[in-house]
Parts: sequence; C-alpha cells; structure tokens
Amino acid sequence: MDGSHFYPSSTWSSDYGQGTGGSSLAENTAFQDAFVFTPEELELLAQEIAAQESITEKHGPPHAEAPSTSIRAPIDALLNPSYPETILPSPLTPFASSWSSPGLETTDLALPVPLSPVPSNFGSSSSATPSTREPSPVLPMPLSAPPAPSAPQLARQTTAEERAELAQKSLSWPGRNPGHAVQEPRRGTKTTLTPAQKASREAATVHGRFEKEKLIAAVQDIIRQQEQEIKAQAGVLNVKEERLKKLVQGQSVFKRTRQPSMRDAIVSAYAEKVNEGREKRLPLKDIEALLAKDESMHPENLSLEQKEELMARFVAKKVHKKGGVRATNSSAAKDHTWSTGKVHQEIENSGRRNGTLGFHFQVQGNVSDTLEPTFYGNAHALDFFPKVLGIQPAQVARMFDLYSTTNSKNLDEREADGFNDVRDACADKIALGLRLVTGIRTIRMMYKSYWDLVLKQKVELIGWPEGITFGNPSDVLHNRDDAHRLWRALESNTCQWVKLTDAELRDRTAMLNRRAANGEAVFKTRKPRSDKGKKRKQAPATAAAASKKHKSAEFVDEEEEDEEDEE
DNA sequence: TTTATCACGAATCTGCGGGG
DNA sequence: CCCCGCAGATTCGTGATAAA
Repeated sequence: MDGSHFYPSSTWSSDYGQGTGGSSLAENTAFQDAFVFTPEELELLAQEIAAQESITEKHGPPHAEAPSTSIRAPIDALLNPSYPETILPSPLTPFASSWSSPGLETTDLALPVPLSPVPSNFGSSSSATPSTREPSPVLPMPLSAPPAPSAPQLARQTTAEERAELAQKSLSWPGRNPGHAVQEPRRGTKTTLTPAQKASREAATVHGRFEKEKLIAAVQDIIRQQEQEIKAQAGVLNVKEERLKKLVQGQSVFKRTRQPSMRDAIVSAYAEKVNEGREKRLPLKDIEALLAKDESMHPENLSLEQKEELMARFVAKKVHKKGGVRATNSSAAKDHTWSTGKVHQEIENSGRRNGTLGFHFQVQGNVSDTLEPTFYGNAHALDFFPKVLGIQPAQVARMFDLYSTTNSKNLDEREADGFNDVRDACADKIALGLRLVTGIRTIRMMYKSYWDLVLKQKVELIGWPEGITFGNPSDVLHNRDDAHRLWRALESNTCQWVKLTDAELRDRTAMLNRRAANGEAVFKTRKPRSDKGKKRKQAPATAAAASKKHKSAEFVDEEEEDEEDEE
C-alpha cells in the first residue's frame, strides 16, 4: 500500500518535535505526533498556537513564563490539589506538558482518577480527549538546593585551565570525578554577529515562523487524511478500525549503533590534521575533497598498523564522546533533559508497539547538581503507585531524590560497588550469547570443557581481552579493572560468540588434536569411575524401575557434568 | 538492493544572567 | 520585567557504506 505519505513518519516527529524552537508547541509535541487529533483537538490546537504566538511576541519565549517556584511546589501541587493554581498553565494547553515542558498538565492534578489505557482510546476517536493522554510530569527548575558553587564562576571569560581548575575544586560532577576524562565543551566557535547577520537572523525567524505555520497546517491536513484513510481501509481490509490504527501509528525506532568504519576513522583523523592551526575549520565537503586528492590517506595505501592505529584513535574518541563527564552543570542539564526524553519516548513507543507498561524515574546524584528530577510512565503505568503501593509517583520521585542526594557517589565509588554486578553481568552476557548463537535455549556455558563445546556446537567465543585468563568470570576476574575490561569487550561486541565455518571448524579440530598430541589437556577427560573394571551388582529387574533407571541415568550424568564444569 | 547511520563544521536554537 | 549576548546544545547537509 503506497500511503506512507499519509502518516507521520519518524522524520516528521524529529523535525516537528525538536527542530525549530520558539513556540512551545514545537517543543511540546515531541511525543504527541503518534496521536490522531480529533476535530475538537485540532480546534484546540489552533487556539493554542494563536495563544502561544501572542505570548511569544509579547513576552519572549514561553520558557520565560515558567514559574520560578521551588521544585517542591509542583510536587506539593500534585499531592495537594488545593495548592494555589497560579503555577499552572492555562487549561487551554492540551499538549503543554510533554517531558520537556516546565509546566504541569491539568491531568497531573487528577492523578487519583484512573487513567484509561491508551489503546482503549484508539477506536473512539471523537471521545479521545486530551485529558486521557499520559501524565508526563516533569518537575520544573529551579531546584531548591543551592546552586553549584562552580557554575557562576565557570560562566565566561575564563581560560580552559582556569575552568579545569575550578571544576576540579568544585562539587560539580567533573570536580567529584578527578582523573576521569572530561569532555571539553566546544568553545570559541562563536563570533559576534554583525548588524547584517542579526537582521538576517531576524528575517529568518519571521520566515521560520511562517514556515512553521504552514508546516502545522500541513500536519493537520495529513492527520485528517490519515483518519479518513484508516476508516476507508478498515472497511476494505475487513479489520477493525482500532486495530488498523494501532498498526499504523505504532512507531518503530529500532536503531542499532553502527560499528566504527575505517572510512569514518580516516575522515575523523584527516579532519583533525587539516584543521590543525586553522582559525576557521573546514567544512566536511572540503575535508573530503582534500582527502580524495591525498592518496597517502586512502585505505589501500595504508599499512595494517596504520589502519589499526587510526581505528584505535577513532574508537577512543567515540568512547570519550559517549562516556566523558560533562564539563559544566549547564551542559549536564541539557544532556539529562535530552536523554530522559529519549527514554520516555522509548517507553511510549514500545508500549504502543508491544502493549507494555513502563515507568522511569531519574534524579540527580548530588545536591550540588541542578538536574531536574523526572518521572514518566506510559498509559496507566503510574497508577501502580497509588493503587498498589498507596503512594503518589511524585512522592516516590521526591523520596528517590532524597535518597540519591544523601547517598551521593562518584564514578569510582559506583564502580567499586558494582564489581560483583559487573562480574555477574559478564557471565550472564556470555551465557546469553551462547544461547543466541546456538539457538538452544537450555544450553549452558561450560568453561572447563570449552573446547568440547566449540567442536560440538561449531561456535567460538572471540575477542576475549588479553591479560585475563580465559575462564568463568567468577574465577578469573579478581579486580575492578579486569571486570570492566571484559564487560566493555562484551558490551561492544568486541568479545562475542560467532559461528564457525566448516573450514574454521577443521582448523580448530586440527589445532586441538595437535595440542592434545603434545600432552596438553585441551579436552576434558572424566575421571574413570572408581569401580572401573569391576563387575557390578544387578539392579532390581522390575519394568518400571528399569525404564526409569535407563532414562535417569543418562540425564543425571549430564547434569553432574554440567555442574562440575560450571564451578 | 535498499535503508539509514555517521563522519564533520556550520547554522541554528535555548537557557541563563547582566544591565537598563 | 524585558532585552541582549554568551555559551553551549542540537540539527543540517553530503557522501560512503554498514546493516537490514
């Protein structure tokens, strides 16, 4: 069916939800795009846009409207509906409280009222009111805790060294993690705008607003068409409208991280090389053009060692980007907001696709941090708290926040605590990998008879980190570094199970036979039984006993073998 | 064979805080 | 309270290619 243009694709959602800010509509609808709007909702939406535009023109961006109450205030509001309503946004804002909004949705106050699970709303299009959307309360800034002492000093006009020194002394996240790699924020790329540039930006803003209006109108149009299309196709296909909607609107966001490629490694290194000492860095296009001419950097002209070095540098860079400590509270806050938003989106989408319920709580790790505590649940997931545990989710968030800040730990402390967990996780991951690669659900990892397993199952565990003895993680991992090294290898799939080709299998067999011939104990040999060679007493000859005995004898033997191997 | 990730710098956007 | 500029974040655009 060629109707894909009728449906909001993921491209739509990213453009529409996160791209061009300015109006709160754009930033607040990031996770609403999967909804179908009823005519009533569309009307509300239009009013909302108008209201927001006028606010924006009058008072600047909507975030300026955010109440400057303490973080406790909205929680109190949740717990106590009689809390002054002044902190609440207009009830006309049906979509005004997605994860990124500083405001609270009206439905947040109505938490005790059971929320309908989302799927039940799909069919009844006209009654799917905004109030049945998920509560997604996000607790607004600023935090009541004192601001990090480092923040104001880090603000500007400081050199990189001064910043680093201040950060080290401060209670900020990098300051609490001395010795850990810190991502240096991009600085100095900003130049003062000329009047012409300013004017140009202003014009662009106006143009952008106009474009956005067009975009919104187009989206509304698409949504209307989608409604009609679903209705029509449901009849043709003889499926329930509700079912079709679910299929159409469930978004899939399966994205796998790509393995680092040689080409990207080369481009990355080359960019650094050609930009060295350059005041204004070259655009990628130019870098690629230069690279195309520079034959010394072409993969076919690079030695194996050079390639390995480039790749190692590139991988290290990526690791740093992924896990480097954020240098400032401000960048940490941005990262946090974005990351939690993504988690919420996953919970939401997965819930739609698979019918699951989920919730997510994330709070700052230290009173010096300034991150928003957030909690989120799809459909009626958050009802679990009041209905089963007898406690409001907001209260849980507050307790969690308190727990977290009074049990603050930096990365090293966390890792020290986590040694056992990491070790266990390694063993689990290896076992799971074996099950996946063999397709045998009940298979167990046998470290001591590993080579028997390799030959029998035609699989192999590759990429075991150098310097760590191969064996059961419980036995061979003795310190944090080794545990983390193995874990990183497993997590990055550097160390993983692979299937052996016939040639590889022959190769391994030959290799093992050679080693065995040299007297090496590669194959596990069982100790001969103590009564070997002796004539044994006959078992009772009843039919039942005989059949049972036969079966269990084999079974028990294998079990014993496994237990022995795993220890 | 098709899809979409990912390298980079530039462009663009947002929140914060100083100053009027 | 509002405006403005800074700092730092995200998104865009292009081509190659890993992954599906």
